[in-house]
Amino acid sequence: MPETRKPNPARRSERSRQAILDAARELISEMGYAKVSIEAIAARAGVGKQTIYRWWPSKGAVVFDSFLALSQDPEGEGMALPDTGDLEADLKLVMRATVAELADPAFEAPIRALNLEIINDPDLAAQYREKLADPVDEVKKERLRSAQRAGQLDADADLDLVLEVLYAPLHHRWLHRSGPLTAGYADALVDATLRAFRPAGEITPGS
Amino acid sequence: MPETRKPNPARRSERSRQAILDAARELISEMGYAKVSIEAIAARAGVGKQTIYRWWPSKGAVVFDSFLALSQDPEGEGMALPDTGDLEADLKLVMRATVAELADPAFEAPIRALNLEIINDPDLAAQYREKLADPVDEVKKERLRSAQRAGQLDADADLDLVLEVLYAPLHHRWLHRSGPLTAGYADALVDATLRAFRPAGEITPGS
Amino acid sequence: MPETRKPNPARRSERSRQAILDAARELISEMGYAKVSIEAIAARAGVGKQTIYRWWPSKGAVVFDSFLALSQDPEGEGMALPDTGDLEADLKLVMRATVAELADPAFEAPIRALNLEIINDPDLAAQYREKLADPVDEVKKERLRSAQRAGQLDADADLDLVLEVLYAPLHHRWLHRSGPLTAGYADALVDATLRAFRPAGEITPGS
Amino acid sequence: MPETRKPNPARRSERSRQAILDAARELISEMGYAKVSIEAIAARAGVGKQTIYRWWPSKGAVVFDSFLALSQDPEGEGMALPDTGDLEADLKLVMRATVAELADPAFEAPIRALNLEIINDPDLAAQYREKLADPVDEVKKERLRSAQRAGQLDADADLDLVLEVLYAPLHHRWLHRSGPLTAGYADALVDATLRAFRPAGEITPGS
DNA sequence: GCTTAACCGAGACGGTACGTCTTGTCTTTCC
DNA sequence: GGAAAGACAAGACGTACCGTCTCGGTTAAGC
Repeated sequence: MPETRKPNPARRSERSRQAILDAARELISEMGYAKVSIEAIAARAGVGKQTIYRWWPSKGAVVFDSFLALSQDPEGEGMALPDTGDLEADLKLVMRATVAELADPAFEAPIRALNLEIINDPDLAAQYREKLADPVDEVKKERLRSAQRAGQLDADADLDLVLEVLYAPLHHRWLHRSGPLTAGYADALVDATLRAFRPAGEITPGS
Repeated sequence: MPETRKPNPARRSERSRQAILDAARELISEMGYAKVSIEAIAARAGVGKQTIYRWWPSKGAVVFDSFLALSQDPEGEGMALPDTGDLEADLKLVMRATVAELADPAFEAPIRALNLEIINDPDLAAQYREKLADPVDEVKKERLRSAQRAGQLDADADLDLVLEVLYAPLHHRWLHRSGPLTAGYADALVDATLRAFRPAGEITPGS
Repeated sequence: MPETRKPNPARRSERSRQAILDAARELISEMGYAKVSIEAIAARAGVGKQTIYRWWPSKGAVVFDSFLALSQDPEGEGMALPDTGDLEADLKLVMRATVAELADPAFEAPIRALNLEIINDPDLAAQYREKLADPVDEVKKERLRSAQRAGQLDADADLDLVLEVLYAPLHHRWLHRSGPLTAGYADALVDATLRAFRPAGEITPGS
Repeated sequence: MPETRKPNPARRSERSRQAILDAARELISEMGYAKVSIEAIAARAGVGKQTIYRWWPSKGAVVFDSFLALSQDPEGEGMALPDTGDLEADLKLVMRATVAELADPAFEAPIRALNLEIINDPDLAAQYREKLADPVDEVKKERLRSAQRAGQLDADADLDLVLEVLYAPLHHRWLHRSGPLTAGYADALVDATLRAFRPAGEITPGS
């Protein structure tokens, strides 16, 4: 058995781990993902390079973990979408917030970096879905199920598909910079999605 | 004025240009975008590095051009989507073909490489839209306008939005590997899009 | 007083000490002094690195001790040069043996390693003279004193000088690989030395 | 054919070569051979590391070349030992100068460094003999031949052996720090050597 | 016989240097 | 004057060791 020597996680220095993740996040904000080197992360964190190589397989993995750590800083639970009973209003609120977040230049570099990693590395993509995307999607689906029970959404709709129709155009337009991200665009996506997954039997009110 | 010396395009060696673009495409297929270096491209093309630096500002630009060259190999015109009069059937045909293309492992590496470049570099993104995306989208929109005239699509629909709702979910799912790409998925996207942009006044047939 | 904590020699593990010295000797034979690391010695000896650092100040000291241990394996006494009454014959015997030893490739790496250490580190050089060179030289000088009493060597000769004239050329030629080490060469050195330190008043027999 | 790519010597930058050799010499004087790293040499010389690795196989080779360059700075010819007709006086003069040189602490570190390299690396040893030792020895042998013609040295003596008997003890004592290096010691070595290689037939004058 | 200090193996740590690879510039030589 | 060839300064890569520093486990003194 080849069995590459594995480090003993029990001995891992929590102080170093935190310093590395912090340094990674700082450097990405400061100079952009592509220009960040592992050497720079180690230097900024006051850590030997080997300590990074010991615990992470690649720069991407470090960067990914640094995002993960951010998202899980709070207790991680209790997140929920607003549920006023008016699905359209609630979704527009959330989509407009998402649009605003993506338009914030402070988020620009890190989120693009995260997307680059995910596109490149199937392992990180899987981890991303499991640790970040799926939990968030579950919260959104919960709101959609509530809407299904309230008769505001087709009870047979595939909720994964609903979320994709709702979010993918926004994400794609942001990623490719192929159009403006405005509140009106957010609203239009919500409208289109609700038309597509309106409960069966309703009279079409026109687009 | 410092005025960085600019090369005279008239003197450009067509032989070298082709060799470089070919080498770039080959190497990306063989070893993936991230592992391709300008040195390797130059060596494979039998070209001095300076010849690459003289005509392209970055590796991304070379790679991008190598794709551009591919897409424009044919006369570049006359491309048109099928128009049998049945929008749903025509779209499903096209979407199923797109799904099949994305699932082809031979396309995997190069298309991901292209997407990486576009995400990273706003200039390339603009060039991409202008040279590759917009012409293709125009062809698609032409089919949609035909459908609008035939009363199969809401005459007031924003065709850019229609295309996004139709394609972005597919593209996103492929990019993030967040779900299977099947013919059924292609059909579901067409169905959802047609429901969302159905002409006003129609009776909902159910999802 | 800061007083760096000193280890208690009474607690020293004899098993570890032996394993370390053995590992050091083995590794030097296998890969040459320069390529042997303390980590490798520790790993081969099945010992923690700290156990080496606790008892030796440097790699050189370990290596030196490993040689020392070798030379002192026997009871360490009773060594004596042959004394047949014929100084020339006795010296030629010993010198030819020395030549043979130096020509043995198995001795090559370790003895060079030892010389490197001695040249580099005055402390080790002093220890070397005290523990290894001086006792051996004393044995040789005893034979020379016997020759002086027998009138075969100048009674006033500086025996340290005699030994240097006898051995240094051989050692130098080996160290610098500046010439062949043969039995004839050994004889020539003995002849030259005896001519240089022949008792006063003798008739020169020619070289 | 494996054929490791070889750099083209015609393109070699003389400026870089000199800067590297100078930096190497300076650093060895300042911090001792063992503590000098290739990185430090490159940094001091204002040169990329690759430029060193391109032209020298090892640190030892750089250091060796830096000595070589020193010794060949002058026209390299015309060196000759004094020849007053009195061999003993001439040799004592030269040997006392050698003793003084070895005792000079400024020479200590670099010459020890050079010896370490030679002992370790047969290739460098061969180069050392060819480029440095042999030419110097030839000058010395020329003086000895003059003495042979003058009847002050055995005409049949092996001059290589004479030089070894004369110099090796001194070199060995310095290298191993096994005794004081004094003018008296220099004289004693000359005396012993002359006794050993006195022309045949002479009456022994006593030691 | 119980406690306790020290040694032990193991190996993570902050570092330094290694030797290799690539970048983008510069220079030389050929066509 | 464009192009091949490739040396150059710069600096990141991932690896190997350095010498120090915990960790538990295990002896062996000293009570």
